[in-house]
Formats: sequence, structure tokens, C-alpha cells
Amino acid sequence: MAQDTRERLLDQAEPLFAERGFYGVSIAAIANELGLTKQALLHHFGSKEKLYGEVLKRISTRFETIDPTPVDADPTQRLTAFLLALHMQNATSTNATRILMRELLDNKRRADTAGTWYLKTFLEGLIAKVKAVPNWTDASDAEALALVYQLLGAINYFGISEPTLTGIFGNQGYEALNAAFPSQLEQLIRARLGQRP
Amino acid sequence: MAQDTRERLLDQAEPLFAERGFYGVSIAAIANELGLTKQALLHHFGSKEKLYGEVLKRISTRFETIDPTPVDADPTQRLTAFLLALHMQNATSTNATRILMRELLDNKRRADTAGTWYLKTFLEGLIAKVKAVPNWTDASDAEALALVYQLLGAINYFGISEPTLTGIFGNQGYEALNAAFPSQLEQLIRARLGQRP
DNA sequence: TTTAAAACTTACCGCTTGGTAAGTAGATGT
DNA sequence: ACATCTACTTACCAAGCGGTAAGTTTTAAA
Repeated sequence: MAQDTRERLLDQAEPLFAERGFYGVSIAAIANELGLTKQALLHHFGSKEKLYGEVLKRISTRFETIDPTPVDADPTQRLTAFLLALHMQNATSTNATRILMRELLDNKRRADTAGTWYLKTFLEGLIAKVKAVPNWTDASDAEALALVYQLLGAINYFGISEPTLTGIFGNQGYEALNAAFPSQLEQLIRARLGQRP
Repeated sequence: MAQDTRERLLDQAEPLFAERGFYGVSIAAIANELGLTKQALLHHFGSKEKLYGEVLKRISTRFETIDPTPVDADPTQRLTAFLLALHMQNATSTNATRILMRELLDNKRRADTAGTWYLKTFLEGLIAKVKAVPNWTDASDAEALALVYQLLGAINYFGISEPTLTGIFGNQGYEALNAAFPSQLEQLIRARLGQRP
């Protein structure tokens, strides 16, 4: 079965899971959107869980390859660039952020899915990046992680809020906010990294 | 129909919607957990949508009454106290945060549910609180909102991540993080409010 | 003590769900 | 030419879904 077709199907299934969640879409609905029958879809992926699992795995691996700046750059600069890149990725597509946020919410039941493990290395990498900043070299792991998590939260929470914020403040209001966001984020990062923990 | 019973049922339904989402729980499952039959539950609330709507409404009204500090306090202090109170509320119960986060994710389809409207006044109140801070008096609405949203993101994202973080870093790891979080959050707020926008 | 409303139960209903079983058309390799 | 494999289709299934209809018990005010 052509790898391209498989990838194409996963490309199309991803936004459906992102928008409606695992329990919110049926395999029949997905198949319909993809232009084939439910049984054809099951033929390709075996089960709904497996299909979803592959969508999740793709996202995980995709996340492992974000690092826009050279290793020898200034640590503060490097962390800032990395987090801004993370935010900018949401402008392209919020599917990954939405799906991972849903995993976070469902993790009490679904226990340890693919998402958790990639997150470990991802977070540990970020902790290391924080500790490379002069002011933060002797921060505890918990302190560094708290900062990291606050910044990730700022980015990802905003990432999933576009529909709601547009609903509240209108298109213009949201656009103004979206335009102001990156520089405000940069300021937030600089402000905190400039302080001691 | 006794108001107390109604409230009790909503109290018990809330965590189920929080943990499994609207599409993830059936009315039969809820009824079972509440110790009555599906039909008895439907008798009380009419439909699943209406039951969920009432859960949502309760959360909205509950949010409108958080303001721990007197109006005449120092603006910076006041905003900090408010946001810390918001974080501390998650320690008591994450149900509200989880449900509202799910609403954020589903808002593309569910359009304008109860959650959106309460959020408007809530966010506008926070914008006003930011603009009361000396450095921020002449910030634009978009700038103030960007900051507010970043801080809310930091708080709420952490609020829903306990199961995942415990899974990654273990109970001890999570406890250390949870202990470090409030003071780190306070530092983050102070750092940013101390700067100009 | 009667009356009426509230709080249920039992019995359904049509529809959707995820999944299985068995067969088939068309390409590909030998 | 034959066999194999991929990519499907048609037909079906039991279980679960949200919801309706109608009857029964419980509670409590007149």
C-alpha cells in the first residue's frame, strides 16, 4: 500500500481529530471526508485506535525536529528563538497543538500514549536550554521546568483560542491581538530570563 | 424538584464531563455514576445538551466571583493576587479548567456556548487590571490582552497537566514542580509588569 | 383523606457506533 | 497463463447511543 496514500490519508484525518477529538469523530465520518468507505479505511489502518495512534506518532516525530538556531548562539537568544518558532508553527497549523492539548486532557484515562514520551525529551531539552542562561545556571530542575511550562502554556493556550477570541473580540480584535502577541511573548521571556529564578 | 438534589447531581456530573468530555461520556454512564437510571436523569434535565449546559453555566457564574483583594490595593499586587488565586483554585479542583479548555477546543463547532460570554467580561476585567499598573497605563488593549492571555495560559495549561507531568517525572518530580510553580508565576508576573509593554 | 405534583421505572425506538467476514476488480511479478 | 497481492465493496452484526411514551411509587400540601 503506497506510503504516499497512507500519508495523504493521515494528513486529512489529522484536522478532523484536532477539531472534534477522538470520541467526536466516527471512522465513518473520517472515511467520508477522505472520499472512501468506512471499510476501506479500516482496511488501511486496522482500527480507529490505530489510525489515531499513527496521527499521534506523526505529530510526535514532527515535534522532535524544531530547532531554528545554531548551538553556539547566545543561550537567551536561542531559547527565545525556539519558543517563538513554536508559536509561529501555530500560525501554519494548530492541529498538532489541539490534538496534544486533548491528549493532556484525556491522559487521566488514556494513560501513557505516544505523546507522553516525546514530551519527556522535549521538556528535558528545554530545561537544559534554560539552564544555559547565565542567570539560571544554578536554578533547580523544578524551577527551570516551572518557567518552561509557563511559557509553553502561554504559547499553546493562545494557539487553541483563535475561534473563541474571534467570537469575543471580532476578526479585527483578534488580528490586533495576534499581531501584538509575538513581541509581548518575547518581552515576557526576556523579562524572566533577565531575573534570577 | 429539590434544588439541592439538582445541585448534587450537577456536582457529580461535572468531574465526568471534565475527565471524558461531552462526547466521551454517555448519559447512561453519568446516571450510573450518580446512582440512578438514565431515564431518571433525563427526567431531571431534559437532554444531555441541557445537562451539560447547566454544568457550564454553573462554572461561568462561579468564575465571576473571584477577587480576593480590596479595590484600593496596589494594582500590581492586586493583579498578582488575582492570578495566584486563579492558580490556587486549580489545586482544589481542576474540573472547571478542564471543561473550559475543552470548550476552547470545541468552539469551532459548538460556536457560542455559555462559556464565551462570561469570558468576555472576565477578560475585559483583567485588561482593566493590567492598565491600572503604572507602566501599562498607555498600553493598547491588544498589548494588555496579550499579556493577560499569556498569564492565563501559563496557569491553565499547568492546571490540566498534572496526570501527564506525573507520568513523565513521577510523583516526586511533579510535587517539586508544583511547589516551585507559584513563586515562579509570581516572579513572571512581576517581571513583566515591571517592564513597559 | 384526597389531590396533585415530583421522582422515578419499565419498555421501547430508530439510528449510529466500531468491527468482522467474505468476496471481487485490477495491477504486478514469474 | 497463473498466482499473488493490494485495494477495495457489499453485507452484516451486536452493542451502545440519545430520546420518547406510559405507567407507578413517593412526597407533601389543602
